[in-house]
Amino acid sequence: MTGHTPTEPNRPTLRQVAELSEVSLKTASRVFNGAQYVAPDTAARVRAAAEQLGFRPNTIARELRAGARSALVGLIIGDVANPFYARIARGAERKLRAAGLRLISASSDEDPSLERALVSDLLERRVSAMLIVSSETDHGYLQAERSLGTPLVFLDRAPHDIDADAVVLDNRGGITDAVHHLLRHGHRRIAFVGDLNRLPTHLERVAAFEEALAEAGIADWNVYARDGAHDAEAAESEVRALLALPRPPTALITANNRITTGALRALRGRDQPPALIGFDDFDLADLLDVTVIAHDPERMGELGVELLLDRLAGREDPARRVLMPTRLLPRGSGERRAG
Amino acid sequence: MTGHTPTEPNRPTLRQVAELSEVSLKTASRVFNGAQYVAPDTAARVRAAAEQLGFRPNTIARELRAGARSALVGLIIGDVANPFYARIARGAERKLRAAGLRLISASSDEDPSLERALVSDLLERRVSAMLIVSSETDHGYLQAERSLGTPLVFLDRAPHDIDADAVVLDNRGGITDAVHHLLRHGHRRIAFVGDLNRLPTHLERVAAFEEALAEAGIADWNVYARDGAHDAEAAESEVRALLALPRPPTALITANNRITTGALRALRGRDQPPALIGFDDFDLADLLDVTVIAHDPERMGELGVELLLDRLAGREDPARRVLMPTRLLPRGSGERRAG
DNA sequence: CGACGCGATGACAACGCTGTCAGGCGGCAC
DNA sequence: GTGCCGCCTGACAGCGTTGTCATCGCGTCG
Repeated sequence: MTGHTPTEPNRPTLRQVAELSEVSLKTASRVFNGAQYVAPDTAARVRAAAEQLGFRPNTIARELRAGARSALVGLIIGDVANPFYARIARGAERKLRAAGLRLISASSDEDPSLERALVSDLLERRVSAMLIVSSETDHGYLQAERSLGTPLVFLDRAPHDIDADAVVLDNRGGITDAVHHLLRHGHRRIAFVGDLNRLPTHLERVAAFEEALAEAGIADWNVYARDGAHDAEAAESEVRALLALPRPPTALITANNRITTGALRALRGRDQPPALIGFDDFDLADLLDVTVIAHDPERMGELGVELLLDRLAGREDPARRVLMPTRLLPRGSGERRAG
Repeated sequence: MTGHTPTEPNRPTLRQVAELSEVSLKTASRVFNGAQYVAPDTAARVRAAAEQLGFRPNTIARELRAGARSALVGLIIGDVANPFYARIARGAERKLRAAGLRLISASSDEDPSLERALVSDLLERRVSAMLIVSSETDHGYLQAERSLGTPLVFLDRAPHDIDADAVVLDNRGGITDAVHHLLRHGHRRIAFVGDLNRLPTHLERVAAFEEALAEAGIADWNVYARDGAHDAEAAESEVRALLALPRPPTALITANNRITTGALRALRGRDQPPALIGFDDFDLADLLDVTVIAHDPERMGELGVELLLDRLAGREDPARRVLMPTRLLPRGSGERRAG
């Protein structure tokens, strides 16, 4: 259908530039590669021809010729429209550009099979390296790539069944801080509204939640623990359900920015709202007086790139795992005392 | 430095697969292209060899061979971390994937010279098409590309000095609605807090603001018109300054999501806040009762892709300009009456 | 039984570019 | 005059892949 012989005005090649300026292909090539040993007027003639034809060097051909991997680095995230991911991308992009590399990112919708397809696609494009926020639970299928030399860095969620670098948050620390904070304000019935339960971040957060409560002598921690709240809507109804219990929780911990949003909607207009601490800082949290467990997604992207650049530079360490700190930011919602 | 002869375990080529499975290069090639006329057991042998070696087809080589443009489509935005842009990217990505294309986006920081560099880079990578939210005022330099056949679609900001497709918002309509809304609520001293004044969107919005006020008999519209508020911080201090005037405005119109955020911070805690209408809807506007001029950035990305696909399919129309509607969403802040 | 068709395979060139190597030419030293 | 060096240029191959064309063996049909 579209496979016909191209009659469209095709983009000029270096060969055409060479012909027009009456030099060899190689000499024209030299002009665009800052090679020494080209006579000034030859160079000028070539440049003029290039200008006239609208020539642009073909990166595809250059990269193939060089045999090198492309200057592209892949990033797989759940969804660019989620500010958490967008900020990771931002940090990564900035740091990569400084190293002369380019980011190509793709959203997986947290769908493992789509994720795999995206990974394949990027690898076939010969990206120099991959950054990945994975929704997959088993990463064995990537081991082959690692041993073939493609640096692979996991962000936010630790890899499983594979030896690869990772940058992860101090999930335990963050949740433990939040629980202690709430306990100090007199809460005993604390709810946890979690994300998809297959995610390692979720598991870590729940585990820390349980431990911190158990340590405080609260054994039935799971009475108020929920998961599977994938988006704000689900979280909102989950929270409504919690608050409708005969003995509702007096405090909530929400496991990420979308869940926090849902919870805020559920709490809206209530005269005795429970305390609330959300994982992830977000844009207008200050105006809404929302206490959060904050961290720095841009920095996560940057650190991921640093790991990756080390590998590209030939570093052969065993896999490293960078732990990023979280910080409790009290803004009001987390300081409400138990009814 | 890194240019040494690769001693690393190199990724296997199709040739190596062919050798291992004792068939010709071409036959191996056929196996990975779903070609008919390959004996089942030959195909199986080739696949086994590929599996064993960890072979992946090389998209770079394929695209070069095909002579076609790459399956990549470029998108230039100001900043992925801004939800407005991130949502455009999301919409574009989804629509492109459905067409078998891939998005590669880059942030320009609204810097025209960086924008040019990014455009060059993407074109040299032979992207099939470009989507661009441009910070540049003159796009003549892209005319050559257009005539060489690269579809070029401008998003949000109309192109200048070039014949290219565009998807833009009904800026006039949105601002006019907002002004009328405020006038109906009794306001006469209405401020406008604008973006960088070189942006066409800004100019359109200011012009509509002026006209609507003039029509209502308010001639000194520019007493409360400000621009250059590039980020939330600048907007915040701009708004503080406005409110400190002897006869402060009783209503504000803020020109985009970041400016609205800044204004909200400036208004925080005031007992007689001015009315506020913000351009762009944003995530928690409902919880903050912020009246906005809403529109659909995902849709903008999608429409841009539709235009681009039409061009790729050979459509030769003169340039089209798609106008996207805006909608005033009353949530409280825009309904406060004049002091 | 010869001609023919079809399934299956392979040799070769080329996509656009650059690294390698091999000149040619002018000037300078001996 | 001869040799050499330094500047400038070009021929050629090959990066990994696939389209084109050719070939070969086997079954079928008249």
